[in-house]
Amino acid sequence: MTRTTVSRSTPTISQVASAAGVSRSSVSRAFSRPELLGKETVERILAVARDIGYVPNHTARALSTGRYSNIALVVPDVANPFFPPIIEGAQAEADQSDFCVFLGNSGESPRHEDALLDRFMGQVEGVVLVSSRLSEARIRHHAARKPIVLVNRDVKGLARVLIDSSQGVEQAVVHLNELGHRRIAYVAGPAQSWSNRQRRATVVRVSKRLGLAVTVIPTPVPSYAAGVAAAKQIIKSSVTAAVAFDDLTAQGVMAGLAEQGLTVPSDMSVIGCDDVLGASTYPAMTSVSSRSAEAGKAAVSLLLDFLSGSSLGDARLALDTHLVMRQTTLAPAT
Amino acid sequence: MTRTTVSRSTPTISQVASAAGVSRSSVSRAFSRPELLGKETVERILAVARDIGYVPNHTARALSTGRYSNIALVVPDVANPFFPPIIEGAQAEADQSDFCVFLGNSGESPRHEDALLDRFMGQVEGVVLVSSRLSEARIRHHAARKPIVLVNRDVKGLARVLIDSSQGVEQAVVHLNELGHRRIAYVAGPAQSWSNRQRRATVVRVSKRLGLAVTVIPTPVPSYAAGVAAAKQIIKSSVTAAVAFDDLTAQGVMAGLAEQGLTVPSDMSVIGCDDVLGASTYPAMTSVSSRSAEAGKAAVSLLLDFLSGSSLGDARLALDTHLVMRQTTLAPAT
DNA sequence: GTTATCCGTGCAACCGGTTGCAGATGTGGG
DNA sequence: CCCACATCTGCAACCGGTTGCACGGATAAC
Repeated sequence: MTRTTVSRSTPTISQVASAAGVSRSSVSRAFSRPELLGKETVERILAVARDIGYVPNHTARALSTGRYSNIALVVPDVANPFFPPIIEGAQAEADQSDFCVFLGNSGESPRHEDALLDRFMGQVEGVVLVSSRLSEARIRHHAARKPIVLVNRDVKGLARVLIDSSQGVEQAVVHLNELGHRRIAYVAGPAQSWSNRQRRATVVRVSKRLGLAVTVIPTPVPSYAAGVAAAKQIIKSSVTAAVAFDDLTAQGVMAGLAEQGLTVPSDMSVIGCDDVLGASTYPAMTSVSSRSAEAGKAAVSLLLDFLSGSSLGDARLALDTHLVMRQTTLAPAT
Repeated sequence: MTRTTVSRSTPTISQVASAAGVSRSSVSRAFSRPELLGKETVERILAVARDIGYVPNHTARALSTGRYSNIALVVPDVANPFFPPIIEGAQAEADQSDFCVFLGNSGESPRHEDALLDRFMGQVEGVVLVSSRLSEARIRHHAARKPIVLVNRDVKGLARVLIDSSQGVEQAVVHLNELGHRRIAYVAGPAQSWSNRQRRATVVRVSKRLGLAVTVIPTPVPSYAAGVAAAKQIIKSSVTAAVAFDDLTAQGVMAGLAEQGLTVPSDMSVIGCDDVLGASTYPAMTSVSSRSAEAGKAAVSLLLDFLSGSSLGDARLALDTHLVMRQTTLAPAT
């Protein structure tokens, strides 16, 4: 078990103590509560520590204080472009407070999500659960052990930040109406998804208000392929515009339409949601922006606030959205 | 500082011990080395533990053993679609060994990358550095404290896994040649990037061998916008096909060409690299697949092997790539 | 000059596990 | 029947910090 040591011996607090001629407590205080020590004592200790190359052992500190300075962030699928911005936002906020973040990738599996949480629980102060696939009961179970903030999941009594697409989707429908569209389609996402229910309801509600006819096209799971398949039904339903559950589906719709000889936006307008592909496609897609990075940031901020004792822990933060107009919408032909 | 406690008292090993009528050591062994204990003793302890809801404290264990079962994974930018697959692969491999992974997002900043590493070092057994923006000296500095595996960075003496695009890019050029293209362009990436140098060299080398004329179009930073800008030069250089440094740039090129009234693939063939957008665009893009997930997986695997004492730690693993043909290439018009 | 107060530091217990060593018990061989 | 040996379990020290408490000296108040 030699493990090819490189010189991997970290100096401990005791070594600093004896080198500086003080007790271990003083060294500890020099780092964590210097105001309790004499000014020059602190300086001397710090100097010695620097010489030796001492750096406080995070783990030991965590063990005795219970302050881990770690949080866990669990997402269903890192590779789904919806999540990276959330991760990025969360990271940035954690960095501000010198917190480290564990990332968990549940692979859309509740069982795996559970396992990850169990593994993390022992070394974090709190958890951010993004689009959790867990049952409400399991979420509550975990929330009983550590502070949890939910993103895109609405469980009463728990802290949560929700991306509220209703405004953005409303703008989308209004936009289509103003362009002159009278019959539109909504290409739905997963039936049990909170976001999907909200988006669908908004499309229907606003359309009704404006007197537009709406066709809902169901989709088992949101994906490029689902979008391609949906395109045929879109054509059949003789609408002139479509709003899709997410950008990936929208992109699939565009491909499917093209296969049938229709081009976007001249023959059909298409609007996506989440704005994750946005500027990286051609034609650049009009989409409802989700501000996901802010959601991640807000979630961590909420968690950290709670840990430092301020907030109450059952906050419900709704982030608004808006339509980003690009090049996939146009007035209907004729 | 009441912190609204929820009942957040984790049972300790001592509680299990007294509840089961054994010593703390036995409880410890029941979990970590059950073969040292009598069969029914283990069962009894485990049963009691389950009742009480005991779960070994990760941190305490790490402190006394030095085995943290944590690794750090640092990437330049989570939101860049090239990285999530790597993260995913790394995660999956770590999961297999019950390792937790800290994720660090350096934001392309070497200073930040340094800071993250310092913060992680105290609680991980090793580090995977993806496309590190650090100087070689800094990397070596960190490598002296903990085992490090590099991804997409070639530093002698350190373990590294490299995505070797030469084969895939060669296939791309050969493919274009077979379609009948005689003049092609390479839209370059960052000059200092190892990947870019390799890709560019391959395009030039293979073109020369096949007798194709090659125009290299420089780009400050790879992005959609850079691709759009490059499109004009592509047209000016009267080539019939272009290979781009990455998919994002390729997508920009396609948009730029469209702005000028050219459509892909009938007027111009375009090939991307990394295959991150691949199937989610229209037309579906022909691209050189990077197998990034495997790179992440391999890096963690290498690290874990090293930690368990087997490998030597200066491995150099090159992952090959291949062309994925989709719909953005065609024989040149006339 | 004596006593109350404050400041700076050290002692020792503690966080929750792990592990080398030794003692207790039981089994088989001579 | 006794001894050697294997098996199971407990004792106590240790991992590297933190922190309540007490103590000694200096300063201020009287």
